[in-house]
Amino acid sequence: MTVSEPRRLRPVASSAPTLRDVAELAEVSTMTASRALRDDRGVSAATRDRVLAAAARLGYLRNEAARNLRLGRSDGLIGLVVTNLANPFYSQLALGVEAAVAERGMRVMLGNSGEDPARERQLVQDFASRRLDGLVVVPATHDHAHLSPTRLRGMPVVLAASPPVKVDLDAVLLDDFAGTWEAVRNLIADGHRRVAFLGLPAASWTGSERYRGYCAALEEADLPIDPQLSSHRQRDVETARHATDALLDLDDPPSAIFGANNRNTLGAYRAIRARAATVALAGFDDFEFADLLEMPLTVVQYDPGELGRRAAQLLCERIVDDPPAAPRRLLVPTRLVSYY
Amino acid sequence: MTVSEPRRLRPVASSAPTLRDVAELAEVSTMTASRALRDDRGVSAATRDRVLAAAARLGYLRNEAARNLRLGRSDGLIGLVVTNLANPFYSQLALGVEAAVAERGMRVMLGNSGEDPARERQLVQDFASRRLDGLVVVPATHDHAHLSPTRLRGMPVVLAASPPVKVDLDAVLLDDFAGTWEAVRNLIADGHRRVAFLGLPAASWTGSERYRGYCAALEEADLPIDPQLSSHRQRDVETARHATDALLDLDDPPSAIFGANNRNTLGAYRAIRARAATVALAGFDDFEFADLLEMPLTVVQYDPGELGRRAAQLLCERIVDDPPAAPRRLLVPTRLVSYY
DNA sequence: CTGTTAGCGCCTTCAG
DNA sequence: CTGAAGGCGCTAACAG
Repeated sequence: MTVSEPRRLRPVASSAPTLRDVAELAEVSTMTASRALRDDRGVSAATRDRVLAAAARLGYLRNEAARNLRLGRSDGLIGLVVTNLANPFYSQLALGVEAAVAERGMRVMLGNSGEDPARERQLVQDFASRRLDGLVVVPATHDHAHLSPTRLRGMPVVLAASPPVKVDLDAVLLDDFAGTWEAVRNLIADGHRRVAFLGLPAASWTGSERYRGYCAALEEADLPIDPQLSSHRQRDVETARHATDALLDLDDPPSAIFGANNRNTLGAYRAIRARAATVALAGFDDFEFADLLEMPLTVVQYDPGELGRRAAQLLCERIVDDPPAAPRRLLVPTRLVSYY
Repeated sequence: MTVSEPRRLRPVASSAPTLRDVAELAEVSTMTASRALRDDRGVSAATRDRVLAAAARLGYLRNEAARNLRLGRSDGLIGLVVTNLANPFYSQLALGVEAAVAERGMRVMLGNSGEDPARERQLVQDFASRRLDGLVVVPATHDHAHLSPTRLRGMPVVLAASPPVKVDLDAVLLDDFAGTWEAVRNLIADGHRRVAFLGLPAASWTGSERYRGYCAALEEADLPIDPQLSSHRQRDVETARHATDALLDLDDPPSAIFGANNRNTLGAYRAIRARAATVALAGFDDFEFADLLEMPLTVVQYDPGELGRRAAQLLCERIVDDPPAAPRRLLVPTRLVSYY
């Protein structure tokens, strides 16, 4: 036997198979292979099947970097920047975004700013560098200059959970005002004349809107807004508890308390339980196991995922409908739920 | 005045400025501009400053697609596939991954499989197409064939919260066995002779490991494993409550109950509270406001973020140290915490 | 229905 | 220290 003549072969593909490898195996041009793999029209069924079979045999995976470079865009990838993924509010929001864009065959790249403005800018810039199709951002601060479309090669941006400041952007917000208004109104309807408010820092949109809702409900009922009954400095459950103790120690204590978020509500609950006071309690934010508390509680409930879905929806409209209308603002509704 | 001769200009850059625009403005070659922007050595300080200034003035953003195509990799982007981001366990895990890779200047692309195997495969393939540097996957099923490195052009994969099946992959797992063992042992040390177990489907790794821990603790104390005291069919709080009722209705009821997850523990809590039974309660999974319950509770606590951080760490080692050692398996420890 | 040509923007290689 | 060529893998635009 003679040694068989070693045929001339391209060096063993040490790296991934390319479109060209697929085309060679299917005995067509790269163009035809490309069309077949994209399911573009104008390829005969027989040819297409040959290409698909070749691709499958080689385990071909399209190189998205090359594709994106050629197309000049990322083709279906959007970015999401949240402040704190460990907070269920934001993780559910993220899931809402994910679900909404997945329905359209798109994907999400996630960034967590940790409420650090510098990190947020870095993430946004990175996303812009990657030529993503758009961004949903939960901003960490009131400074939104870096989110202006002009700074981002026209990449559309939608804000979530916070309204735009000095820049024209779509935004999806929770209806903090109406939710609080409704809940406080409800307490007043139950006969309460002195309703206390455990609030959030007024500098935050959420904080000021919820306080505004509280004030509106009081004004509507011609009740005075007693500064002694509002407190805005609580940072956690424990400080909220202390604030509640102070309220209950007043000469003319409140007969009802509204907590502007679940930390405040829970702090109030503990103070009330500890002294077995008879005070009605309501608050913004539902929480798991709220029905386990040993006293009636009314909460302002909402779906954080809805914020994400709506934001994604607005963004997708901007991405396809070009050029789009003026900045829009969507309010996600809340509803009152009572646990006994 | 004569009409000034229109100089020949490149058409107005309707799209984003490129490296070439920066180079022209800085009056250097694209190569020098590239080096300066990458902070590569071999560029004089003066030249570099000129390039940086030009880039800043143009609002230049590097095109990562072009860069990635040239480099043949994504340069610092990893993928994360989780089953359900709405579950705090996975969102905290995701945050751990994010934090760990962010420390190394890397980024995460997130996918949510919704426990759908088809969607998981799709996500993994998409990530492979994008030439990500690696993947952390929380698998939705026991079928891990599509995660094999050979299927993924050698892209490294690390599993989280579930061990690999028929494929060699690194994995980071919670120490379900030891956590349960310790907790049940603790109940036995308190004098309990009949300890019930509200379990999970035995087909899941977590379910079987926790049950194994329960059995080990009983065996160690020479206590019999009474099948009447184990139940594995609870799907939610309500069914766990029914299962507990059944346990408490036995002729020889348990004096202590261990819930294999917080749904089971909570269902048991409700049943016990409802009939004011005197039964000790312990369970796997901490939960927020666990201290609000009106009876003593001991929980097996752990940090889901640690799973993510460790997984990211293993992955990063695989990405840089090439070729790496054999598959590794890491156990994340748990600790016992009592609430009174 | 299929193929050829050209180039997206960047960086590696090799010369000055 | 700086620059000139060339090509990564893909697809739009134009033939045939």
